[in-house]
Amino acid sequence: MRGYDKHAFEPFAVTVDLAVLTLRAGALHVLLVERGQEPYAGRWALPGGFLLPEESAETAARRELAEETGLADVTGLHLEQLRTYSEPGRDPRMRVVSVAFAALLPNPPEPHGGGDAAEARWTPYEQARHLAFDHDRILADARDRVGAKLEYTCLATAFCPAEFTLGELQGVYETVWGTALDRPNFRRKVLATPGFVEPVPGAARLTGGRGKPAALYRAGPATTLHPPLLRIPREGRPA
Amino acid sequence: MRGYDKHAFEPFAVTVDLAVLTLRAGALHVLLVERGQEPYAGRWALPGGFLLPEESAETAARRELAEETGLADVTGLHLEQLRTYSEPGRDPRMRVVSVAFAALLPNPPEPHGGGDAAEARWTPYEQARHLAFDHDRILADARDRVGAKLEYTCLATAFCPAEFTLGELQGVYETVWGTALDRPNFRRKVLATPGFVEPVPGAARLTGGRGKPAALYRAGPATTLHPPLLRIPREGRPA
DNA sequence: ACAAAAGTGTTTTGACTACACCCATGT
DNA sequence: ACATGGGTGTAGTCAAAACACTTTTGT
Repeated sequence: MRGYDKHAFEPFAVTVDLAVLTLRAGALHVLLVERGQEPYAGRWALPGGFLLPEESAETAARRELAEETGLADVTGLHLEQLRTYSEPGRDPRMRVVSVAFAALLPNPPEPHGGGDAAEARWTPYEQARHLAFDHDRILADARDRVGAKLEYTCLATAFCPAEFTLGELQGVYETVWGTALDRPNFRRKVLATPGFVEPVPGAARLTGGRGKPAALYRAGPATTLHPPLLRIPREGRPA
Repeated sequence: MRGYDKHAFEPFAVTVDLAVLTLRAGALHVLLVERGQEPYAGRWALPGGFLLPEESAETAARRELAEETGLADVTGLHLEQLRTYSEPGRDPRMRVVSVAFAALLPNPPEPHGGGDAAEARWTPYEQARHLAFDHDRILADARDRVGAKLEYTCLATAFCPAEFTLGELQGVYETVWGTALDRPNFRRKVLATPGFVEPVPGAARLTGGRGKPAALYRAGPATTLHPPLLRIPREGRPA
């Protein structure tokens, strides 16, 4: 099978799709584009598009994000491969295999449509329904994955700007998980994990709202959390 | 980009590659095939091959496993998508995007070569080096993923036959992690996790070696472990 | 009798929970 | 003054680590 004429088979198209997540006003938002062409013209979809002959899926993902939404050279963009969707029939035109990514972004800039996308917009996660193709499923998988990875990795800092307060970091967990966390315990846990965050030598944040100014932290070199920061075990189902 | 002539671009080939892992004689083994054709003829590689026009990656993975190694209708085969490798140049002939899977198998049957594979063989993990293509990396990624998933999922039972003893289950952890676990604590932990294992009503296994006969258990309905069964945090590095 | 593997019990340690409390700032 | 968010202290609880011990088999 490996020694094989490159045109002997029906060609596959390979695409990337991106579930770009961010936090705005304390709610999880996802970046959607309005499709300008058939199929699904006028419907909302995840940004994405075809791989070019000389690029990897990761490269294509960054390029498509820039083309379709104007988010180029975004600092702090965390890209993570989710999985590949390959079921026949997931695109009505032809056989398309899509490598899906979850992307996390702090401080979301305003996107603008471009390329095939008539428009690009941050949408609250709960309102992102009835997307084109199988993008509802991809988005749900992305959210599950991100929620799970908060437990045992340092991924949460990818939602925060370069310098952040522990309150902001806690807000990431609370927003993504939809649960409240005890502040004293959270800060002890985070500070006790070597390499999770490290204090910024400069001064504390001054204003921004009421209350005592908070100390600023940067993301540390660690990537995994040992021991993990666990959500409350889900009640009522067999684990 | 989406409204697009299917022949406008250089076609991509899409393949699957499988890192099939099992335990034999207390050591982690991986299923390798000897390549019969160029490139890399005579070199060992992970089993895999091209997607057919009407099958998903999961379907193709099972088909290729049967074709190249004779492992068809294997009971208890656990297939799990790892990630997709898409770097240009990873196949010297043409552009190949490969969806990699990790597969776990209990009671490994003897494989036999077939299809493109001159031979198929179980190989100790440590000796599986210098594989064709980027299969060294895929194999390492599979091992990392499986090791990590033992911590917070019930995946370990996928290495065990339908009915197994807690000693065998503990051996899975010890072999994959390369650490010793305390038997009393391990059994308490497993039995305290609802749905991880459930006792088999029948009698205890009689012989098999010296020592007291062990009770038999089946895999339960649970898929995740809350709280997780943690490896000792790696010393000497910042988490 | 002894080795080997299964299974039970117990003490100690340490982490997480759930609070109460103080601090610094804006209005 | 007081509300708001940052930060510290502490007692109770519960799970896991460590290890001693009993049980049941094969040789």
